[in-house]
Amino acid sequence: MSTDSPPIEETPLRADAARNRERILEAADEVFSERGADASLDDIARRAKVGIGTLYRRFPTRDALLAALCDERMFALAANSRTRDDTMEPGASLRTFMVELATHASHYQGLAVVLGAVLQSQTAGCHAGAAEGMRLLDRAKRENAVAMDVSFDDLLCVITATSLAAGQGGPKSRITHLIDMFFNGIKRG
Amino acid sequence: MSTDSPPIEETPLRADAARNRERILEAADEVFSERGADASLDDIARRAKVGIGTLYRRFPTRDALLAALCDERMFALAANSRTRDDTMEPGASLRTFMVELATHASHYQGLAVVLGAVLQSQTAGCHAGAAEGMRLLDRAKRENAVAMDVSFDDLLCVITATSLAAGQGGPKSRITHLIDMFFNGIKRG
DNA sequence: TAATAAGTGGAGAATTGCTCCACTTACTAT
DNA sequence: ATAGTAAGTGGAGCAATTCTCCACTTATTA
Repeated sequence: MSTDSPPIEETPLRADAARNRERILEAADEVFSERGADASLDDIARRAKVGIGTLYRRFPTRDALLAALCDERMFALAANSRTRDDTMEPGASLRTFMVELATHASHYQGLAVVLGAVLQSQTAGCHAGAAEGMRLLDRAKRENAVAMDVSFDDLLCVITATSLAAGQGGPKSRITHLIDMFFNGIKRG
Repeated sequence: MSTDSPPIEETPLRADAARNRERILEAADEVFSERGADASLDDIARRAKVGIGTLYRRFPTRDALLAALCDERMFALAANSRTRDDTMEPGASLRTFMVELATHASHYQGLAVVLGAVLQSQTAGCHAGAAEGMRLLDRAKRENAVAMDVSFDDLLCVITATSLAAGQGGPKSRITHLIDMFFNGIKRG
């Protein structure tokens, strides 16, 4: 719930600080990829050749760092979805979005657990991603493609579960399988 | 996958050791309830008035301690299910079991994340619980109450997500809502 | 009532998170 | 150019935590 303060003003970084910020993000991507989303922040600072204090100054929490890393990708995700949506059934469109988001959320081991927190951080990309998800859900409900009592949180919950399962070593097809089950239900007869 | 070595032989504990084991379990239940499943093990040892070495000797890992705590409850869960199952449709029976398991898994904050690991530990109760779940799923498939391509891991995944969502402060009704969605599917039209 | 196997506790090493502040450096106004 | 200053930096250091190791203690048994 609750996302209506879109653009957060930021005083522009000094040139050296911007450079360091980029270095930290690169190092963080490497280290998180190798060791998972709960890797040591000291490792990241060391690999970026930056003091640990600098890392904390720029990213006060681990979630802030993860959110910054997700930002670009989430932007792309939302953009893809918007173009795709023109030529797709609302249900299928929502389903595709969920698969993509779940795939993203299993990019680092352990990212899924904090996905909710990351999505609520007010970076532009995360904001765009969440907004797009809500838009798709609304449209699907309006056109009677999904049940009315489904909330965005419910979707997020399923996405988290899916990423969690995929992250624990299962094959990639597991993601679509789980999300399909969620769309179609497992009950028969 | 993989559970066919049921009864693990244990050489009986010395009287004082058994007493300490019980003290540790009581303290662990208190501390985990207050501070979540990732609380400090030192705190637990201190509350149990036992050295930290004693705790580690009895429970080599955090998961082992959690598994021991889950043991009794899982036993009860499996027993309840078995008696209930006589008078219930297979689909409804499975659904009820999942709601109960998810409720249990949100008993401590953060327990859900390690539920899979805990269930695979070979304590008698966890073994009984997992076995019962598999039995229910098999029967439901055999009587054509749920789809054939649903695995026990899939159920566990949904249960984990559900507990995760419930544990993060949502109301208890969330559990049944999520599991119902999973049974019925969200697609309409 | 020895003998001994089982059990105990806690010091301490290793790791990590995070803060604080004395120093350094890029920007800008003149 | 350059002086003034706000922004930025790095890493020492404290606190919390996990986990091991082993000299000591105690229940059990023959």
